[in-house]
Amino acid sequence: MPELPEVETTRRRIEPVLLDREIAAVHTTRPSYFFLTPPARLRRALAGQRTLALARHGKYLLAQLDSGQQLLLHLGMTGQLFTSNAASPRLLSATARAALSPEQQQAFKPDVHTHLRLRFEDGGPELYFRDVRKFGKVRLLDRGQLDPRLARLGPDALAIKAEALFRATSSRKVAIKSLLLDQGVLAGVGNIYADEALFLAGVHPERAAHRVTREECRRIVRSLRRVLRRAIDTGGSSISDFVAPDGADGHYQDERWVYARAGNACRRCRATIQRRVLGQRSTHFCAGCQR
DNA sequence: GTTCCCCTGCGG
DNA sequence: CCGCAGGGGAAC
Repeated sequence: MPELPEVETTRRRIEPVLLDREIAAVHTTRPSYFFLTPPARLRRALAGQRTLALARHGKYLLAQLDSGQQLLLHLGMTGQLFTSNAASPRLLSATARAALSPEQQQAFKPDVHTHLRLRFEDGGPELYFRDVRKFGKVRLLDRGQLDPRLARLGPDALAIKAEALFRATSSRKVAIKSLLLDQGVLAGVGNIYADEALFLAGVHPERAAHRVTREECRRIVRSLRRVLRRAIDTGGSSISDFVAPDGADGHYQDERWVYARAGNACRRCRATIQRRVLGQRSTHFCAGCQR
C-alpha cells in the first residue's frame, strides 16, 4: 500500500515524535512473520533506548537507536504508523467508521492489528504500528549488521539518474512497468506511481523495457520525480488504507491521471482509461496518450 | 519470465 | 459467494 510518498510522509511526521525520547516499555502481539525479530527479543532490546534519527530507504524506514542498533520497518500493504493522539477515524474503513458512535470516533484504541506499541518515559504520546494484513515487517539490526533487503535496493526513485535507468532497461524483456516496480532497479516506486509516471512520460506500461529509448528514460525519470514530489507535497494518496500519522488523509488521489480510473475519460485526451493485469498487478493507462 | 503465497477486510 | 487491494519473496 504505502509507496515512497506515503513512507516519506510517515517519516517526516513520525521522526519528531520519536527523536530523543526514551522508550519505557514495548508491547507486541504474538509472533508472526510480521516480526522478523521475535517479539520477545524486540521488547527487551528496545526498552531504555532513544532514537537518534529516522531515515527512509525506498519504502523502508530505519530508526537509528542510541545503542548503535537499528530498527527496520516496512509498512507492507496496510501498515500504519501513528501516535496515540492521532485523530483516529481514518484508521478504520469507512463502513467500520460509520458503525462507531461519535464518542468512539474520538480516540483510537489499540486493537488486534496493532502489533507494536512503544511507550515513553515522558508519558507523552505512544507510537503505534498497526497492520491489518501483516505484510509489513519489523526487524532489529545489531550494530554493523546489514539487512539483505536494504542491501539489494537500487537508488532511491527521487535520486536515480536517467542513464542508470536506461542501463537497467537494456537486455531486459520485462514490461517497463514491471521494471519500475523492481526495487533492485530503483527503490520506492509502487503500483500507483509507476502507472502515474508512465502516463506523464507517454510510455505504454506493457512496452518491453529494452524497447524504451534513452530519451524516454529521461522522461520517465523526470515524471517520477514530478509525481513523487507532488504526492509528498499533498501528503500521499489515501485511496484505500493510507492515513498519515496524525490521522489526516493524503490528497494525491484527487490529482491522479490514470490509477484506478479505468472506464473514466483521460483527463488529457478524453479517451477511456484502460485497466489490464500485468505481473499480477492492476495496471492503468491511456492508449491515446501512451505508446 | 509467470504463479502462488503470506493476511484480512471491503464491496459487488 | 467472489474478486479485489498501493508489497515482496519464493517456487515453478
